[in-house]
Formats: sequence, C-alpha cells, structure tokens
Amino acid sequence: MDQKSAASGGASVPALRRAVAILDYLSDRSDDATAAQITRDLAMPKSTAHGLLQAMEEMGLLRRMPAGTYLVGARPLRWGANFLSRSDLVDAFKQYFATQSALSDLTITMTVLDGADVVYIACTNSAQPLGVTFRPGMRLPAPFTATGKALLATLEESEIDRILAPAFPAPLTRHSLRNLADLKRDLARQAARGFSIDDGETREGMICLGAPVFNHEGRAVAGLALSLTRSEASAGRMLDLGTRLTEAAGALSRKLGAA
Amino acid sequence: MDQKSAASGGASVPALRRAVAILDYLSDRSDDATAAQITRDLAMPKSTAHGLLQAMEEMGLLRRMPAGTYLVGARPLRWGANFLSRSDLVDAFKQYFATQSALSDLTITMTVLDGADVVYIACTNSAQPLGVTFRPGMRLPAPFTATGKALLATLEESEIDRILAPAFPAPLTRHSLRNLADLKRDLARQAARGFSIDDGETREGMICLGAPVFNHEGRAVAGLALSLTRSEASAGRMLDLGTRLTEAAGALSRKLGAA
DNA sequence: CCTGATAGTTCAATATAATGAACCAAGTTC
DNA sequence: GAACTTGGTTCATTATATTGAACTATCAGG
Repeated sequence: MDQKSAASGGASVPALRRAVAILDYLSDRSDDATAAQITRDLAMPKSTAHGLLQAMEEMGLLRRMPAGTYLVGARPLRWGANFLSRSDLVDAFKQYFATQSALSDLTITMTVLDGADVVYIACTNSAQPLGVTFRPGMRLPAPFTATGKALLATLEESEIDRILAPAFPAPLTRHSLRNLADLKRDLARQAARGFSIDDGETREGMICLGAPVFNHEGRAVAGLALSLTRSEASAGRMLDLGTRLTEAAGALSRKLGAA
Repeated sequence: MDQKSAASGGASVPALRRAVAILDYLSDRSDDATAAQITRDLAMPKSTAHGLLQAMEEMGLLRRMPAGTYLVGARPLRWGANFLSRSDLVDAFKQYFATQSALSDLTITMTVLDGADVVYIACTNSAQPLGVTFRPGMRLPAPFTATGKALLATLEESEIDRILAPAFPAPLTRHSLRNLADLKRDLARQAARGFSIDDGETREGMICLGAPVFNHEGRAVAGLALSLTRSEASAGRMLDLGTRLTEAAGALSRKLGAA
C-alpha cells in the first residue's frame, strides 16, 4: 500500500522492508503468486527478488508450491498468535458473546489501533452478507471505521494530530471522511451520542456502531463494533443496538479490570 | 532455537534473519523484553540491534511499550491469518467438532507440516490440564508428535530422509525417539495399527493419538490428534478413541473433497 | 554529591549484501 | 523446427548497510 521512506533517521534495512512488502503483497492476494509477478508488482531487481525469495522460503516465511508459486509460510503464525495472546481481549470477547443471545447472529468485531489503522483481532460474522467478511489480521484506516473512531476519541488531540496529520488516509467510499477537521467534528458528535457511527464510510450500504473497551489502567485498548446493512438499520434499532453495544463494551472493560 | 547457517547458496540477508530471530525470541517469552536483553540474548552488536529495533517498530513488526520494552507488533497477524485462510482446514475443523458431542471436552489439535516441525493451526483444549496448552502457531518437532508421525507416514521414504536426515531433532523427553531408524520402525507399527501414537514423547505423562487428513488430491495436508493424560488412557479407551479419531479424520478428508 | 555502571545513541570506516548484465532453460508461435 | 518470449539462475562490481568505538544519559550506591 505505502512505503514510507524512513523519513526519520536510523538504518534502512532494505532487505527487511522488501520481505515485509512481499508478505503484505501475498496477504492481499487471494491466490498465490509467481516469482516473476512479485518481482514486477513490487518493482524489485530480478536478482534481488531471487535471493530474497530463496532466503525467505528457507526461513519458513514463504512456502513454495510445486508449481513454483509462493504463498505466505507458517512461521509468522506464531508471531501473530503471540500478539493476540498478549492481552486477554480475545478471550474476554469470546466468553462474553458466547453468553449474549440477544446479540447472536450479529456481526461483531473487535480491533486494536496500530498507527493510523485498526487491526481486527476478533470477529463474529453474521449470516447476512455485508459486503465485507471480517477476519482477524485485517486492517482498515481508523478514521473510516466505527471502532477506529471510538478509539481515536479517547486520545488527546495532539496524539490524533501526530497519528493522522502527516497523511490522512485515502477515502474508501464517497461517504468516507476527507480530512482531519471532518474527523474531529465527527468525534465531537460521537462524544455527545455515546457511541461512534460509521455510515457507509468503510463500505457502501454498511453501518457500524462502535465503542471503546478500557483496561485496568483506564486506557482504551480495543474498539468494539457491530455492523449491519443500511436496510436493517432503523433509527429505533440503532438506538437499541447502540445501548447494547455500550453495555457490552462496559462489561468487557470490567472483565479487564476497569473501574 | 536453531540458526542453520545458510548451507545452501544464495544471499544471506542478515538483517532479515536477525529480525526473524527477534520475533521468534519475543514469541518464546511470556513477558516483554528490553532492548538490552535482546541485544545480549541474541548476541548482536549493540548498534545493529538499535537500528533494527527502530526500523522494526516503525514497520509495525514490534511494539515499544511506554517503559521502553518491546513486544511483537500487529503486522504479522495478517500474515498468519492469510496462512490459515489459505486452506479450508480450520473451518472444517471447527464445523466438525462443533457437532461431535462424543469428543467434546477433549483436547483435539490439528497441525500442518513445516519442514521438520508441525505447526498447530487449530486446537480445542480440554479442561483437564495436560502440561501443555496447545495454541495456534505453536511448533514442535514432527517425530515426537502424533500428528507429525501421522503426516510423515504418508510421505515417500526418500522425502522423510530429505527432511530429517540432515539433523534429527533433539529429544524433548526421555521417551522421544532418538533417530531416523527408530522413527521408521514406529511409522511401520502405526501403519499396522491405523493411527499414530505419541506416548510421552512430547511431554512426560501425555499420550496423543494421531491420524492424517487428506485433501481432494489425496495428499495429506494436516494431522489430527487428540491428547490425554496417561492415567486417562486405558487400553480400551485408547482403542475407542483411536477409532473415533480416524473417523473424524475421514470425515474431515471428505469435507475437503477426498474420495 | 560524587562515582561507577548500565542503557541508549551517534558516526565514520569497511566488510557485505544488492544489483545489472550476461547466461541458461522452457515453453510458444509461426 | 527455428526464433522468440518469458521465467529463472549466476556472478563480479559497487553502493550501502553493519558495526566497533566513542559519547551521552540515566540511575544506584557509597
């Protein structure tokens, strides 16, 4: 997607950057890629790609199929697992929503903030198709998502500026907020309302309600959201769901030791 | 754990190797690590570690806590998720065992082969403690696990030699098989029996039964196992569970399109 | 308050990895 | 079947990242 050119100081470590780019590239595709495609699409010298792919395969970062195409390997799995196990968030999520029949068969997601993106760490996908199927590991720009807004709203304004001022993300739909000023207005409305709303900003026709989950230190550590189609979203239903959502977020926060 | 010194040709890409080592190191620990610890334990030059950690944090591979310690970052999550979503294995596993009350509250695991290791991709952990809690992303040497043996048994002998002849893994317990010849004898017994057994080879006091899952091409793509404590494992129970396990493996194989 | 030790940062020299060009293999088209 | 295209491999050169050493900051103890 981007390749911010190490504006700050420090070493460049180009091999590592390239490797990360390859893994991201493969994770974006739904099929496997040949060495030539990778070389072309990522615009690297042929021999560089060659050596790198070989090394990455040897390390288990990549898997070479019999046909000679490449797939993401098994090694990163444990890193991702470690990231998830570092918090009780996912466990708390699963436990809580296993017992909430009123919210069953809804699309509910939990994310954490990573730079200007939210990363999905737990999801229950409803049977009703939304145009998006949420999966752990997915990322979306925080300003266009309900969870992202819920999380951003808990930050100091200076912090928001630090994260988003350098580059506001490109819009995903024609409803996506366009700049920092719009976002701040939206966050203010959210404060008055009690939960955040993403109305078609991520995906045309999808509405999401979001609320933050706090840990024992009172820091917002995750965003909780539920998603539905525009046609399901009557004003009354949304108010009801918004209440249930903030309750759920409160319950999860208490589970994590928040006051 | 190991750092096979690129015996084959190709570029070394030391920065990448170092980064992978750091991520592995952090994934092995249950707490976060300071820059100095990483530098020391991984025996890198101070300034190298400094630059690398900085770059890795910037890329989202690492997360720097307020205290200055490092944790695995969010970026690898999507790679792991992509690896899992590349097959229907995990979905098939969850669907199948959601409907099997006879096997409920058992510790059941599914792995794939990655070099000489098995990598756990799906797990249900029983309430009874086994001394190990299986988690996706975990890896263990294939010759000491029931799933690993089940998978190795489906390979040509030449393939087994290619994988294990260079270096047979170090034993985990005093029951762990010691060499390739022992392993091959064990695989022969398994063929006669219909499922594989790990009797305390992974963990003292834990017994696992394993069977392979085949895909539509007839290739063994995953190993399925159930684990119990030695005291739970009467001969009769094991035979019963072994039968159920092979049934489950067959059902999963059919779900994946195997004949 | 001073001293010593430990952690973190900077920078220039050099060992090292990235790369362009040439080479080989395999498959396609006319 | 010959010429062409495309994908994959090798290797010497050079640009560049790694690293040792010097430096600063922070902290604990006497």
